[in-house]
Amino acid sequence: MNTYTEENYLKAIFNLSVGRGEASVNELSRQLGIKMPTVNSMMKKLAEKGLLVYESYKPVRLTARGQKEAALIIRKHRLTEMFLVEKMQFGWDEVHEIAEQIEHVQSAEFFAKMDQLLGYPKLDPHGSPIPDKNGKMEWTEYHRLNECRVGETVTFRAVTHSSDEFLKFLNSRQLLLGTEITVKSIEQFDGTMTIAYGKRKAEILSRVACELILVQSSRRK
Amino acid sequence: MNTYTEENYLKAIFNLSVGRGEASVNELSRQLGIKMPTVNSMMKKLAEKGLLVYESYKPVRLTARGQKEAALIIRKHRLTEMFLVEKMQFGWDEVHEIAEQIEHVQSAEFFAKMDQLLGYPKLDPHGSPIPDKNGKMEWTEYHRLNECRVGETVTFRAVTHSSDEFLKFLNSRQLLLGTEITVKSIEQFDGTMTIAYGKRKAEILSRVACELILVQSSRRK
DNA sequence: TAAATAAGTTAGAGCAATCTAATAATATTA
DNA sequence: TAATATTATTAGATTGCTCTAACTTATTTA
Repeated sequence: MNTYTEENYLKAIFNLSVGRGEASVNELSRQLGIKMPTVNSMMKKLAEKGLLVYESYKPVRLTARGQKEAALIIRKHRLTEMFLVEKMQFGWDEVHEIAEQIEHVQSAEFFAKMDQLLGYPKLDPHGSPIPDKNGKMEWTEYHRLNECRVGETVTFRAVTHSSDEFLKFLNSRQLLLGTEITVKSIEQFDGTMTIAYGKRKAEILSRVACELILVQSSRRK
Repeated sequence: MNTYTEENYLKAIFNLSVGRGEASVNELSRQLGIKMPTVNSMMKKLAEKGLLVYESYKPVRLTARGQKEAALIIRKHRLTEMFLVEKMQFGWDEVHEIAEQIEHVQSAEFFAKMDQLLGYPKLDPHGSPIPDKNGKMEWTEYHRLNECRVGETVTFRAVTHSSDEFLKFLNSRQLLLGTEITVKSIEQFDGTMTIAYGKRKAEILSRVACELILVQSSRRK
């Protein structure tokens, strides 16, 4: 079994590796708020345990086993977030911190029960896929709102990073998962977008915000 | 704030102190599965933090502050057990281990929500009182089944220790909280009792089992 | 491409929580 | 009460995770 600390490293590597398959010591250091030398020695330790591949001066990559163990922690995290929102009436902007702690609970039954009570959900409250018991997850390929063209209509499907402030920002604009968004105009200069959705006909979103919003073309189901 | 480890010590001291107000290093050592010298130095540390009173070669006593902090951990433990049984369909014999982990979650909102969803319960699934937000708890004074006389009829209200095996034993005899029990006979020699309840007219319980069962005279509500 | 900057590594130390071995104090029993 | 057993303490070592300071390698920029 891995320690609480090791689990946090695995999770961070997993999250940073999305789409690239690797993560650097520096990124991990910033993500975890832990100094580089500490991260460095932990990388050696995890490599020793066969959870990742480490070579000096190169980014690390999870092994198949590391990948799976990380995914199982993510599974526990996302199931917990879903449970908190669906069964305990928390908002999607309130669940991250709590799930961060509960994800380390060692009890297969506990998470199996959550899964069952939730009806075996495929997505968490932020639209991220929940890995299955084998650590496999189905990735629907969304694109970022900032990549859309003027006139396009898309559906809001997920957020890439679920920081408190960003989610509260979305709440304040009534931008929820499932909302249909039409791109009205794009500022060439800085990428600021004007969008329409629901009753709102001209909301302005910064490029930074648009990059965090994942959408799907509206024709598909 | 206290560490995870410190919380476990506080809880153990609290539990061992019931009815006596103190706990010895030796008892703590056995209860926690930690060697005496380790316990000893932790006692000094907790005394330093003002959570308990420590004098060489004497049992320790929680201070008012230590008392309160311990009670708040117990509160989280018992609320969790109640939640697992009432809202997640676990049996009363399956919840201890899980609660042992969740009790360390740092989130007032999480436990406040549990409390609310449960309707502010006063007792946990084993009949133990749940301390309030100030660490206060109402103790109803029950007595042990082994202290009852022949012919007495009492109501099963709580168990003193909630080990897995004991609870499974009670399940197997359909002895649940709230059951009315009549004492049919007592073996003078070893305290073995013959009792009647529900459809069972002559169940035999060892003295050891009877000592773990807390009951209340049946006239009172 | 040489210099400057950023990223990664090594060495050594500190703290929390644990242990074992040895010693001291208290409690029990003969 | 003296001997024995139990409980408690001290001393010193170990492990996991963290740090700072100093150094090395890689990358970027002038």
